[in-house]
Amino acid sequence: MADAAIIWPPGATHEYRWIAAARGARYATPMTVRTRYAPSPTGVPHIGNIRTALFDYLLARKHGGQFILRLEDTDRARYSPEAVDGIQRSLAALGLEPDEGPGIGGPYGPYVQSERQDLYRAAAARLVEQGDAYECWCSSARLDAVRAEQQRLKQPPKYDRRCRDEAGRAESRREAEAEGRGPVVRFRTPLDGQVTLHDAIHGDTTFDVALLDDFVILKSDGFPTYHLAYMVDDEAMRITHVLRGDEWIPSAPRHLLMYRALGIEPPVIAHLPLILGPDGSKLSKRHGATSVFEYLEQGFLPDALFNFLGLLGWSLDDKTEIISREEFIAHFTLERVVKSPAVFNIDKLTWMNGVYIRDMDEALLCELFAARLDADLPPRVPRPVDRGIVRRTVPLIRERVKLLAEVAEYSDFFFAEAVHHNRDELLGKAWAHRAADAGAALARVRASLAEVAAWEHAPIETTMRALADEVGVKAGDLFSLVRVAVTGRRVTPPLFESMEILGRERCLARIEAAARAL
RNA sequence: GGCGCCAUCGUCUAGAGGCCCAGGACGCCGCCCUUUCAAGGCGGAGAUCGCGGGUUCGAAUCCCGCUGGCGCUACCA
Repeated sequence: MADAAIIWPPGATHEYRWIAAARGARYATPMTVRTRYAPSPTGVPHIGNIRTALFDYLLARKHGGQFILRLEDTDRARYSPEAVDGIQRSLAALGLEPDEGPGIGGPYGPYVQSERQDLYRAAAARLVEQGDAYECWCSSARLDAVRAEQQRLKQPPKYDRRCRDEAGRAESRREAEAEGRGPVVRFRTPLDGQVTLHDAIHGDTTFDVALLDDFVILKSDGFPTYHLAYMVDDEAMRITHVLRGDEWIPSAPRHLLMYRALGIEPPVIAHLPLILGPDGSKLSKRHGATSVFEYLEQGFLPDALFNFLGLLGWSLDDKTEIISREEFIAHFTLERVVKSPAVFNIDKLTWMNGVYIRDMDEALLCELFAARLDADLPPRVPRPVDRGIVRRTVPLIRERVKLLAEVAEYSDFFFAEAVHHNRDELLGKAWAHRAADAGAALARVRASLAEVAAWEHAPIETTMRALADEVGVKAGDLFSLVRVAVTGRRVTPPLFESMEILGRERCLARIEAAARAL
């Protein structure tokens, strides 16, 4: 009898084997781990989704299995073609290359749900035939009314099961056909019993089936809902581990019932902790930047993002923060995924990005900086930006920059012919009340610098220090005056190295211009 | 409202009965280095392990209750 109490799984041995596998324990039957990232192309990929993709990727790589991309485009109303591209580009940007997927191919394609409708219809038909699902002809207007009434009565909103039995369905169908409406297919949820979810991260949770309603598995447009589509595909694609956000836990009991009705052995299921915004609620657009692209544009490095995201809900041990891709793959286990949600801490990401910038291969960093400068420097600067200068300045500014977006402000003066001098900034605190002295000092600096034999930072520094003594000012005060004169800024890379790169001509010209600006 | 998940410094986390009157990291505050800013070094503040009961010689770690936060509650995923 279909509606009798159900204890799932009947004999739990098999699930435990899979959980053991998920936890990295030894298991008797060798199996290939196959994970999938299955976003719906409705918008820009979100940081939380990418973190799920990352864990999917890590788990598959860890076990030498496959990481699959599948597009869940069953919601034709929210479908966005650009989103498809965004999904693939965001994965590529972080180096999470799927082994199978749309545009990649693979033995279990197609990897787009809209191209697999036969499978879902067949599954739905089978369920109807078995008596585990039925056609529902109720209008959405009626459904809304039912829901509204239930809410008014402070009852949990559930489908009232009008079409569950023959009589109601026939009546409902007559109305629908008169209005030219088609049916949906609903799952015939047992009226009571319980199901237990064995979650690789959360452990066991038992749900009361009586609280569930008869949910839709096939929509009136013929497309399946997530509940049907994902498991049909996971089964067909031999997915072994399902990783998804914690927000899916409430629908897990439905899925357990469905697996059973379809005769599918459930995969390992792991619900990942949510990523929260600063206010503690689920991360969303209103928290600001949530797409990987926004972070990339700001100048966060893919490797830093990878590292940071990998540590959102997982840790290697009690002290390791900087972890390479290879180490992540070698050590990742679901067992070490935490249960509690994590606030996305951009300050820490920023710090980490600085670490990656400082540790990066210099030639690579040069290219990054150069590309950034090509994009960010004012149009007056000829393109492509002088690679020779970039190469010489990289060692100076990589120590100072945490975001690629900051590169231009640290190095624009290297590329400009002249710089703008603001009188107050030039004088600063040290010279504020003696502009004339500052002018005189600049003149003497210019004269001395003209005499420096070799235009290198060491002799330049020696000369300037000596001059500070002669003039009777603190070296630091003189340097900061010259710094602003030469660079137009108060905060810059080391002065003498910068001057060396700038060349004598431009330095002298700028010092002269600065003196005039006083 | 119902159901569920979660609960260690502001934040990310370590911790699977004694090694913890709780460790690391970001951030914050000092000091050092120093031509600015960074980086780096050193040090500091910061958690009565949400609260209350148990169990135990002993609990952040086990059990129960409570509270709080969050999530779900669609022909969206």
